[in-house]
Amino acid sequence: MSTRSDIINIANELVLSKGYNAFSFADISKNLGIKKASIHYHFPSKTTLGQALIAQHIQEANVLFEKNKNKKPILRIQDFFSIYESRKLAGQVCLVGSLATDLYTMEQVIQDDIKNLASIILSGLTDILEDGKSSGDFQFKEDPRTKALMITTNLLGALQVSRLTADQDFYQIKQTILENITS
Amino acid sequence: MSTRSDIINIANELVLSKGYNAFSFADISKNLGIKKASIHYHFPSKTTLGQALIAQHIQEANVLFEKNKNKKPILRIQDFFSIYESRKLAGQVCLVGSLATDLYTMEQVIQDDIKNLASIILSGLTDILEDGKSSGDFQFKEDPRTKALMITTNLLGALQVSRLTADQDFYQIKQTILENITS
DNA sequence: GTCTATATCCGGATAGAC
DNA sequence: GTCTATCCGGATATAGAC
Repeated sequence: MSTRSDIINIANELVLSKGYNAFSFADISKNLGIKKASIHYHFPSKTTLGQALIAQHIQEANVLFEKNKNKKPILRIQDFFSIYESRKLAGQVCLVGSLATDLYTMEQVIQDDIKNLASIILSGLTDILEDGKSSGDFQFKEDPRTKALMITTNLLGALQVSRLTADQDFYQIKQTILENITS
Repeated sequence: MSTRSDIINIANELVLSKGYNAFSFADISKNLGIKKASIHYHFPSKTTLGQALIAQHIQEANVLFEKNKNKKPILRIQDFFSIYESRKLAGQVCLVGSLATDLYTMEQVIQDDIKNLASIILSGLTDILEDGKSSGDFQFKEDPRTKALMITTNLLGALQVSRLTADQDFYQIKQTILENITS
């Protein structure tokens, strides 16, 4: 689309594959075919690029949670899971996990942004679980926020651990979560 | 004890706090009071230091799983959980999670080592769960390896996510796991 | 075993021409 | 909006004296 969005998309790919501290303006430069200095025209610093990247994830999360508010809880949670599944297919981890391990190496503004993203994801999933429990579509005994914590940490961890054990373990975990709340 | 082990311990602290790519020989130098070049006498490269660090975790994991093989499953799993709890108290994440996000930036030998560590942790926890299920101390319907996957990803994710949401969320997750298998 | 000194490379960032 | 050229700091790593 625009150079600006191209930069964000490449940065996104790199952060989810290799981590925030391992990706450089030179990497983006090679992938995009413009010089390092040109990237600074769009993003004065690595921090501002990182913030734009997180902002895009926040935007996408809000769209995801809003777009099918009236659909059935099972559909909404499958949509949520499909995000993680597409990360797995690309060999990537999720942004929250990637940035959480590097958190204390980043500037405060970016730390705040990533906390904000985590909070949006957690409360969006909490809502889905709450609705599903009320409607009888989901069964679980924990309170919805706690259950949302269990599920997000499972998925986030599954993306990371399955890099080390076996790709199939990711799908095993995803399947087990679903079975546990729908049986 | 020895300079060598001092270096490993400081590196350990730094990797668990800031990540592998964010820590440097200069950081260790400052903390330990010897010059950068002296560190290279003990570890020719960052990779060899990383390998020694992982080897220490493997050693500790083996000790943990061996030392109380004859104790009750509930005690053994509490011992396992206490490792993660001490990480939380120090504001750290677990090594497997920290290195998994950076995995594809590291040399192959180190990737192999970390996979080995993950496998040891997973099978050690699987054994505990298997024994606990047989003895009737634990109740869960998944097969033991799958349950071990669910629990390790919960704990690993809890250390990361609770940096962003609230420290208390870590303990909430830990408690919920325990209640779910012992009720 | 630790030091000083240095090599080499790569990171983010800026100035100014086009 | 992209380029060339350059700066500066920090990274891993090596050589050789003590």
